[in-house]
Amino acid sequence: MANLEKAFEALGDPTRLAIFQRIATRPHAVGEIAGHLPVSRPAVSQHLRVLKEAGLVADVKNGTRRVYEVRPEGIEALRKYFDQVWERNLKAFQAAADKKSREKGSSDDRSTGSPARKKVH
Amino acid sequence: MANLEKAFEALGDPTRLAIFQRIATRPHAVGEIAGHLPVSRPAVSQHLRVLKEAGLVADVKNGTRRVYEVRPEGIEALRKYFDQVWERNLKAFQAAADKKSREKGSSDDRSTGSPARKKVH
DNA sequence: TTTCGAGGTTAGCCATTGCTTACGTTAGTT
DNA sequence: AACTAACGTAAGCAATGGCTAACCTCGAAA
Repeated sequence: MANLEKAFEALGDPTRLAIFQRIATRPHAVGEIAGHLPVSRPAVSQHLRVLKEAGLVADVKNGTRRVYEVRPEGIEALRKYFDQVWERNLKAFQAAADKKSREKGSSDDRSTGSPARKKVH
Repeated sequence: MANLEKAFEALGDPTRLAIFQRIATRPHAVGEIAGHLPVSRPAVSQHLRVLKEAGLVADVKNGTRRVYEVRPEGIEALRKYFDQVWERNLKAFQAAADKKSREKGSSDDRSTGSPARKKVH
């Protein structure tokens, strides 16, 4: 889960997201990526390091070149996460569709210490 | 797709991700969220604005309070995206499993203008 | 109507971070 | 061995961005 945070931080930068998108279509070498972006090659290198440390990509040496490809495990983690969120909120919507009948205030955890809410009754 | 970028930028900040995670479990008011985080309430407000503009959450007014909840459409977009990436790379792996037989160099688009790669032959 | 609670907004500060330039490294090529 | 292509790394800089403090708005209670 701590890895999820790093994954989002990695994809949070527009340039890094663009790099990831490109790699997601097919494996790429560093120079190829830099050639299609308005930043220098070292910049791409640094971005790739972040993506790698987040577990989203992996590199394979091929001669003097380094080919980067997506790491399936990283994608799986994100996929599963949004599946969870989706399903959890799907239930919430079904439950909300059932409402109308009961309007019990439900335990309301408040941190500001304000007085208990009176029911609208 | 331009919205995807904003979504990732939104979830890229650790505090904002924490806020989103909390809302993802159940709808929350602003004060509740701030009470569980080491940041001030205005900070939470600003984060919520970003999440809202990214289409990830929506707010519902309830008296003087504002309850934030997840926006299904935003989740769906992210879910679909990773499904695509996953499936595309799944095929790539199956294709890689088939390899071994043919090792034609495949057209290699290079940007650095280096001489054409000689096949290892 | 006055008071209070909950939340959004702004200005400004400071830490983060993305980018470039320069350098070091490795592996092919001649 | 010398040369070169392809990367990674470090330092330094400028801009982005997150946080707080102070202020303003709105709705509900007294």
